[in-house]
Amino acid sequence: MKVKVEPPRTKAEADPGALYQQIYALVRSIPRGRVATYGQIAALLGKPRSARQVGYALAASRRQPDLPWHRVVNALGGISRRANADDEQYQRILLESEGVGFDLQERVQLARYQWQP
DNA sequence: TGCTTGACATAAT
DNA sequence: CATTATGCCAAGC
Repeated sequence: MKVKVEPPRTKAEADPGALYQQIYALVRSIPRGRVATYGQIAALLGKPRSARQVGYALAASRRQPDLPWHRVVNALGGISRRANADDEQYQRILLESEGVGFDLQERVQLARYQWQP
């Protein structure tokens, strides 16, 4: 059967090897039940000051099928504000369904769940 | 081409 | 704890 292939929407998606592609590869390697922070992803790519691009990359790439975007949270273990408030709740539900617990301040206990590559 | 806006992080105030 | 400033780099106008 033929799979529908969408044309690239952004330069980054069209350019393999670009920063975004590296981000996607890394995010895909986060195991179930664990989380990583935006800054951590950036740091692992050798760009400790580019955490912003990580978030931007995820927002710009909903067309990456097997991308566990929900396993990426901010430095405090919280879910970052989005345009869509529903997505924030959805992310939390996905994490909880993987066994990731939140504390009373709505934050993931990074000490327990943060991914250690 | 230049300016503004972001799923961020960190330091300073 | 909140507010501000700065670095980062891509997207969109």
